[in-house]
Amino acid sequence: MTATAPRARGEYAKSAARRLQILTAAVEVFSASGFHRGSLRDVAERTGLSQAGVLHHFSSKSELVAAVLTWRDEQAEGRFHDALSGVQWIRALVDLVESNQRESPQLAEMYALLSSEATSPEHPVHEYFTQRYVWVVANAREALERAAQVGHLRPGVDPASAARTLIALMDGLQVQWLYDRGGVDMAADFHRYAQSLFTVDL
Amino acid sequence: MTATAPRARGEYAKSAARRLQILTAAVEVFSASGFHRGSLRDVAERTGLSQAGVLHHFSSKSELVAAVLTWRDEQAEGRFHDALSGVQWIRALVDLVESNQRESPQLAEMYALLSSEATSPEHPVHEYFTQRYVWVVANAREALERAAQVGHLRPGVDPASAARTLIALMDGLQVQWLYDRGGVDMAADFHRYAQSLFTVDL
DNA sequence: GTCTATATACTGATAGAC
DNA sequence: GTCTATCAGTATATAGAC
Repeated sequence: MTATAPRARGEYAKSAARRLQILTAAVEVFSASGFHRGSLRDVAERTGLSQAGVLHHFSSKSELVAAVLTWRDEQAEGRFHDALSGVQWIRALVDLVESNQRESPQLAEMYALLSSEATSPEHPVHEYFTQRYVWVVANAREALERAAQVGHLRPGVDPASAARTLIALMDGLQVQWLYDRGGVDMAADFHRYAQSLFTVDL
Repeated sequence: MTATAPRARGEYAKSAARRLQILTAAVEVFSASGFHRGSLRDVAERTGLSQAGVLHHFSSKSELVAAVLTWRDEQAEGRFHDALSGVQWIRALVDLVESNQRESPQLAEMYALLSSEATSPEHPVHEYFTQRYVWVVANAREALERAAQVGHLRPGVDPASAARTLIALMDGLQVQWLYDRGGVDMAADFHRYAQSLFTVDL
């Protein structure tokens, strides 16, 4: 990505388009096989390139998987805003689970696989997931605390514990869904638990 | 394992002891690296054998990982009995989470990693986990239904959904714990959710 | 920007000596 | 029961032609 010399606009666009093709193929590969088992050759074949061709755009496999996750985050961006009330933030989380299941199951699948794989400290995206869990759990806790301040949290609910539980539920339901895509309705179960935390309708 | 000729008792014991050594080493390797990235050479080194030596006792890597899971199940056996009441069954599940975290975190770690890895249908223990989720969710649901029959389930709790949620929580909390072993108390969060399902103390 | 060819490193599994 | 030696397969990454 780090351009070293000026180029015509057309060349950038062409390169960017190719990078998007590779990222799309990488999601397919990593979602099915994870990082270690998913191969660059497999990504290359789906893109219509050679393996060396892929490495022209992403200098290593590790850089590719990191780019995929960053790209995913950019796509999900804008769904959560600081201006939202606590209840609205949790509703946005429920909506995210629903839309993941319906519109981009493959992306969610990749996320589920990589988040377990990357628990190993040597994994190339270990740091990414470490920070991501800190961030998302903290945001969920703050949303629950805001809800508590306006009396919308059910009495006895501990915001910190409920925040960890909400995120854990997202991950755990995803795994069960991967084993039985017909028999598990992630979004419904997640919504049911989230609703149980509040005194108002989500 | 399949003995073809009679042997002295001592030889069996020696072989069985060696197999246990290998299984213990395999848990270490698979818990840290998963199935695909964990290598037989690594297992062999920890056992003090050569890679070929390991394959004398387990004819393939797939057979080894299957044996590890079976071995784990035998260890956990006896914790759940059909005679238990619904509430007692759920309490046994909470106790299992507590003892996993305290006594055998490595075993739990391996389970968490493999259960995600094996969502891929080609994975050698895919069938094992498919059947395991069916079994464990069904048992949890039946326990909740028994509790409902004696009026111990909180009104409005759906046994099927709560059963999926309980098991999902076990898996999801485990992942968060692997990223932050100091900041997450799996057992406490799990207990808190489980307690919220009942009108009596767990 | 993409290719072919290749260097280098591991992998699981087998053959056969001891 | 354990070893050494080896095979065949696959992987990432690089070098250099076009």
